[in-house]
Amino acid sequence: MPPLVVPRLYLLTGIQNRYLPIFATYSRSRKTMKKSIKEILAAKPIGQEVTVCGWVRTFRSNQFIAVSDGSCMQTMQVVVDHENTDPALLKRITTGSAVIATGTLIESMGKGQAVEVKARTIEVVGDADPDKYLLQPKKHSMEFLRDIAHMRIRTNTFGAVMRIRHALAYAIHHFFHERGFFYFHSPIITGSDAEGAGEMFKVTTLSLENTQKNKEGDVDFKKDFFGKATNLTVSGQLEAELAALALSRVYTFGPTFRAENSNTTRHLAEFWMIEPEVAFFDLKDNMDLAESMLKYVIAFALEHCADDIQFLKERQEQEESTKPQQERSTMDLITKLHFVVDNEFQRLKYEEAIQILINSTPNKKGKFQYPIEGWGTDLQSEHERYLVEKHFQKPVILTNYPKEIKAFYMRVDDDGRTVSAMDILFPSIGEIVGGSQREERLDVLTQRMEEMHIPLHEMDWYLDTRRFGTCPHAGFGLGFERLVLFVTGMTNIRDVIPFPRTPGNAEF
RNA sequence: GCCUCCUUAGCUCAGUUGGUUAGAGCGCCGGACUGUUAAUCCGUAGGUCCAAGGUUCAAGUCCUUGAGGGGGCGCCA
Repeated sequence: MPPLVVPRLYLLTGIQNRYLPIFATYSRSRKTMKKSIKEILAAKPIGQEVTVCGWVRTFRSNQFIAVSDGSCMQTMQVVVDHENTDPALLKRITTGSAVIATGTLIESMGKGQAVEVKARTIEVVGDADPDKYLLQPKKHSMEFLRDIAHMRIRTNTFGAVMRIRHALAYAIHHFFHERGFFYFHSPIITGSDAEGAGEMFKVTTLSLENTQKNKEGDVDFKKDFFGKATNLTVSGQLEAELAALALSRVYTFGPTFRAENSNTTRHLAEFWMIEPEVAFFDLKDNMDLAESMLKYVIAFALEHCADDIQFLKERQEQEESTKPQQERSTMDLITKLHFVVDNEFQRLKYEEAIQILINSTPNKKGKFQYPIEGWGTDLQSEHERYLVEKHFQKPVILTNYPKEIKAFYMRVDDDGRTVSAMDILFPSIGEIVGGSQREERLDVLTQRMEEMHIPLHEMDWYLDTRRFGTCPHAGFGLGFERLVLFVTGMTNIRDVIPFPRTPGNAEF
């Protein structure tokens, strides 16, 4: 029997039926796990005994404990019989302390919650000295919380952001898996310094104080751990291309490092990037994939993180209520997310964008810091913002940029002036996706590399894809934190990753 | 890297033209109350005014330098 027939046999003979129910049953089994607050609130076993494990948010009236376990936005109210409880124990129930409470789940007599736990036993397993514990049941500034990033995960805002972050990551895997993509693990340490995406972090075990030099006076990387100079990856794209030309549909999702001195609310030195790469895809296929993926994952978050998004919506409204009208968002968070899911992204060529910008009011009135000169100039963020936030008022996909301002691997268009690049621009975030159809023609590619001074000999392995069985293919890079930034409505990228790495900051 | 703003109590912030003993809200601590929802009410404590130097009879306030942080721009995802 030829091996290729075997999978079909599984389907036809019903062998799968012997296995699938086992997996289905096993995957549903939660018997060994303690119930989270989210699970208790979902099941609402009124009258039954439940155990709540979590951390005290507030302790009101010496009687009502708001317990959070991070499983969801809501806290569980645990009611203590303070008249029959040791005062020494009550004293230890402070903001931040860890408690295990067991008692009957009853319908709440108060207004703020549907159910509550009438505590039979309560144990403080971890005290939190109220004099030293920094988180108070009040609003803290984002700047202060950044300084205590190890503690800020316990706040409502960061809890919501982290849960949404998880949901988006899960949705991304789900989206690709459903469409037959394989999660491909590109290396984090790379020996290639020609990836063309900016400054890199060096990886070495050589002594920095006493480095051995070779005859030419350069550092002798032959003595280094890998026997050559190595860096942290700035992109998994080139490796993903190798995989796409074998597995057809792949994506990477991993940490990415840029040693650039970028000080903005949109840049991190360590961030997570998703890079799908697909064989036999052209630019239009690529745009369709990116647009449907963004819509899918945002819709997933809207459905599965409704409470968290609602909380962040209200938080944003409160935050903006002190600002002048002009600086406020035109749409609330939920409306904005629905708007992106429900509307087609505006697709237009670079050339068309330039025409719109040339004729725009701010350009005519000299309001742009960088006036539009004409075809060939790179767009600044003020121009992108104008197109997205003023002119079209929805996400924009810009395509076919002049080849001079884009990377070597992008496919040269038939006119010879532009490349099949695409950037997806979102309101307030700017560029969230950057991608292209790749140059699959060996001669055109090597010529472009020579023009842009890319060392060909170091890229031999990459060029082999074009030497053997080359084919049209395309892909893009999605900045994960920028996506989280958009979906949460946060304003600084440092607040959507647990421990941000930026110039001058690598705490925790 | 460039521009700009900021740094005062545990947190958020006032502090007038340079002028007596630097204030408030929240939190903490003590007390009262006890079906609360960032509980409420009363009271106490809490300060290297970022650091160093300078101007001045006098500096939280003005000047110089440095450190840390926010925002904008560039580079990008």
